[in-house]
Amino acid sequence: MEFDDKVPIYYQIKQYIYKEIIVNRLKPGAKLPAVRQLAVKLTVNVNTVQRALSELVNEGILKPQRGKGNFVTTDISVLVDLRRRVVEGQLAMVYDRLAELQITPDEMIQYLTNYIDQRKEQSHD
Amino acid sequence: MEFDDKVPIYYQIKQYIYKEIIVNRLKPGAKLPAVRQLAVKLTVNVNTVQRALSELVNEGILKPQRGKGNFVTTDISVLVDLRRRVVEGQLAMVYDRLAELQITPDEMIQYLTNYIDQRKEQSHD
DNA sequence: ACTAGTGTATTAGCTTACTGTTACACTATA
DNA sequence: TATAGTGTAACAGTAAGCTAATACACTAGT
Repeated sequence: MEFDDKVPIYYQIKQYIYKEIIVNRLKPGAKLPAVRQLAVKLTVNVNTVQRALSELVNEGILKPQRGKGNFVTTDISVLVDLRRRVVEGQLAMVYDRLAELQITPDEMIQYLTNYIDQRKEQSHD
Repeated sequence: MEFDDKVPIYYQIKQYIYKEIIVNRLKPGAKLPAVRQLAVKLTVNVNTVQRALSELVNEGILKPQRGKGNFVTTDISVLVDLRRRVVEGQLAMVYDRLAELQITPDEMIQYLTNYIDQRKEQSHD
């Protein structure tokens, strides 16, 4: 996994796990890989993984069991809320940044549509 | 100005100046505030401002003149390119992140449209 | 009981970003 | 020539993130 050195690794790991849960590769109640395994897989230190996980625990997304492992919560409402939170966060970010550039909502839709068309053409190679 | 502590301040200052140029509050050939003034205005150290500016100089966006000040380039093509680069960067970011969440291009447009409608309603208070 | 696998905590570096300070180089103006 | 305003550079100190290593606590299987 590649990290952006402009933002803390533990934070990017957090986002990564968000993603794995949202796309259901980590299902409710599922056991995460051991922290030491994760550290190897992500080529970071155990403490860095631990920091990310502890924040996820505080958010109620992970339920750790001493001696057993970390498990995704089975509280569906928490997970549904997570998805909404993350998606809306992304939308808010573009909206705000493009608005700062004095781009109107209508133009945003237009730009995104065009951009998607470009990507479609590029993938037709 | 408020900074996000997840990303370096000098980097955010860079983005800020990008924005000021793109929305034409800093016009081609215009003189920037003195580094010491900027430092006060942004409540950061002179060196931090300097680091941001030096990168902008390397990108050909600013033209410093010793003893006089920093000036926005008059090379319009550089500025046009800057705008394209920044806008497309934002579009690429949302696209990629939403795609990672297995959201289709059509859904992206739909979501963004809905989000914009929400914002309109909220501003009608 | 023992052992292996797990989460958790602590400590000691290292590096980078930021601050604070001082100094130097150049320009314009009085 | 003196002074104020500018960019630029260098230094020391602080804080945060990351690494490395060790130790402890708990669980499950042998």
